[in-house]
Amino acid sequence: MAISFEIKKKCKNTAARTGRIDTPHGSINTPVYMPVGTQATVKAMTPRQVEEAGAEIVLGNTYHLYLRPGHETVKKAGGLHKFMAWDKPILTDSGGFQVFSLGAIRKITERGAEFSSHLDGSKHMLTPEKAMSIQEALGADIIMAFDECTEYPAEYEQVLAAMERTHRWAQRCKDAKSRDDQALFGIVQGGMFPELRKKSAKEIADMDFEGNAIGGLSVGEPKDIMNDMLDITAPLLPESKPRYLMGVGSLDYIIDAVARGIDMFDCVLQTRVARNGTALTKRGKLVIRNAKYAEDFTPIDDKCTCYTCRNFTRAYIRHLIKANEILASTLLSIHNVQVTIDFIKEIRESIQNGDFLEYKNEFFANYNV
RNA sequence: GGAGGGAUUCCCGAGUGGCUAAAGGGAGCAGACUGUAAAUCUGCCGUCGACGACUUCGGUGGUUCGAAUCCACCUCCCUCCA
Repeated sequence: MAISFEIKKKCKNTAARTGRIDTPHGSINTPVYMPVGTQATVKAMTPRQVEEAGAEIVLGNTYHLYLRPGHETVKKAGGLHKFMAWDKPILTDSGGFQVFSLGAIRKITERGAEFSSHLDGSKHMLTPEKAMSIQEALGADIIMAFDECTEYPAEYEQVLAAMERTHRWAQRCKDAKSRDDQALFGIVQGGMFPELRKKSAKEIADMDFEGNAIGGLSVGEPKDIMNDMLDITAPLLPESKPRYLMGVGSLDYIIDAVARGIDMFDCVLQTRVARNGTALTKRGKLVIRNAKYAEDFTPIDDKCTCYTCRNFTRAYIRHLIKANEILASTLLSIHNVQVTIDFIKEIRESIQNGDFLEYKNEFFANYNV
């Protein structure tokens, strides 16, 4: 086994739990938020800043790194950790999400997905086997099965077909995997259909991956539906292995999912909205770009201990945004990543202390969507 | 003193008789963003009691059914010649 997962404390009132994942590059405390560094960089942040924000693990992406600079180049560099100067754990996504997000320029067959590169239009075939070999070349601690993420809304037949293909591809990923110092996670699909979600969760669980992910959620469906899907899916995934909700999310989504037994999260929201002038806080979002902050000489959040909040005001950050200065992206990214990590740390502490439910209720009492 | 050219909505800048409240860009304002084709995208951007009305294109007067667009004079700016 490439990783080990230990549950430390379980909530009495919900399915929430705390734990620790040990990987070849160190330990991760769960629940965990993983900043996304698609192209071997968490956009606008240095690895030092990512680390100082409290990140214990970051993501990379198979599709993007395969196209540029090329996984062989990363391998020659000594692997992704060394290449990007991040010696803590890394998880790479398989390219399954690009099957979804690049829907218009890709074609799916049983063999795999054929993409027209978004960079130069050239054609590339990503198969489960290829996704495994790329991820083995990149050398992340946790790698993901190549899945087919379906859009919302979608017809039952279409979701069923994608789900079944995802299961077949999951097995092929397992069969193709050759390195034993990387943990492979399977991915549950099934759209918003309870029966398909159940079926998918059971089948993926039965394949005995080292961890299990739930994909295909937070793709535009109402939050209630997503939570319903989690209620159905999470309990069917083995308790003894990490559960990873892919692509989520905002603070309110995270805490709801933790209550349903999710241990791992990743999301681009933090760094993306940062680059678009928005700060996340435990009380809701602040569009620092807005005129009302022009002469607001207070920190984004006076309780936040991040580098940005310790040193800069809303007015200054707004000025940087308006002046199109790159530091705006950096300062807001630092804050958004840390606020999410600090939040999830508080969640861990509340679970540990046995008052998670109270913490959750208090959070929602103060949170403005 | 003479000869040309020009003044357009916050800025730059199209527009030379009706399809023009006036292209486009910038600035400004707001919204979106959830396994990153994103430092992106979308909307608003003369005024108002606003699916309609009213006032605008240096100023004044005129031609015309109708003018930012044509004419006269005036004001200011630029270039060239003395």
